[in-house]
Amino acid sequence: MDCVILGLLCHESLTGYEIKKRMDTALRFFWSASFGSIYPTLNSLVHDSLVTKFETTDHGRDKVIYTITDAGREHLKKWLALPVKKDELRYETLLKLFFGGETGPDISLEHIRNFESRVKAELPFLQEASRKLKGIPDEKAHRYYLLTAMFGERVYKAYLEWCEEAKRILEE
Amino acid sequence: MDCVILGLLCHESLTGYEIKKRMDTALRFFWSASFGSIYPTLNSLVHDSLVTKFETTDHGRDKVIYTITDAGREHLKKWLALPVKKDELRYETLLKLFFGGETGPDISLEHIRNFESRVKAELPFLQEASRKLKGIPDEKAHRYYLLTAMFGERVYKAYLEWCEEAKRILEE
DNA sequence: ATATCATATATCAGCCTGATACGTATGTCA
DNA sequence: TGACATACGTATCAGGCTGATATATGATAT
Repeated sequence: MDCVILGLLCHESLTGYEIKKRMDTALRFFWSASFGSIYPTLNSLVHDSLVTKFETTDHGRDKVIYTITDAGREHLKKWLALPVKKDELRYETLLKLFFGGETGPDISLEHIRNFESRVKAELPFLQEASRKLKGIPDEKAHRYYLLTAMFGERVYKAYLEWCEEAKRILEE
Repeated sequence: MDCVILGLLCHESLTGYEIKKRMDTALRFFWSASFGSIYPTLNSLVHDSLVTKFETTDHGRDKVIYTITDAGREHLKKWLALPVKKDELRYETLLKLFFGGETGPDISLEHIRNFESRVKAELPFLQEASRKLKGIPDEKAHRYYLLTAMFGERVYKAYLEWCEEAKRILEE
């Protein structure tokens, strides 16, 4: 989605590769995108004059740095003010659990334990992000980053509580 | 995804339209699919002999009823035992919030309030589902339905708690 | 009568994912 | 020094899915 890219470029000029990295770190909890959509989107953003490209060489490595334009900032702000179209949770774990009656509790318990492990592995990163952001209370943007980190923290904790309850139920 | 359809057909024979309805009710919290994927998937499942089709007329209306085969049940069971590939949360609300520094707190607060409304509207359905499923404790499959409903309940409650905290932070 | 809604199937442009390909720089182990 | 792995960086593409749209009938309400 082009507005995610504009959002990231609003703060700093980036290469396509760096945009992907931001998504895989700061946004990974609630958004993702592949190179197969990032590069073509960047081209179309350049075509629409919402970003400009600057080809350069850094330590012998060719790269393209993208910078947002005023029109791009305008476009982003309009989109930000628009109501949200879709919030989607798509959990294969829950899908397999829903059909758990076709297998037995053992397989379902294994899915729950795997889910629990993944959540437990992620949670410290969210807590660390919250902790850091609470330390710098004044930079305007940080407050918004904090909100999303707090969301992740709360939700992941709820996941873990559910895991305990679900395991208890399946173990009789 | 073909295994969702097999899972639904495992319990009862259905038309494509009814499959869609199940997804929009029982599964809507954690899974969704469009007609544009359901009908072609059903065709390919028939081609692979995982389901059979039966064309009929009901009250003068033509319809096609799909029934799972033994091979289909086998296929489903294998898939259910496989580890989960992807659990994905994709919340536009969090994305817009993350970039909230570009607008102002008013727009972000509006997104939070809208999110809160949607969650509050959904929660009663999950609670009602939990309540019903807890009442019939013996039918094997219900225990698994209950797990997913409980997940939704817990998560939605965590969402609402976060909404309160987020609003407090943005209102200073 | 007629409008609206639910049932029912189907197609399709356009977008996105996951995989793959290609190439450079840096760090590391032997 | 050479060999290998990892990070950086760009790019393409088959295949799958969404959201929109089209078509048609039965049921219900006004």
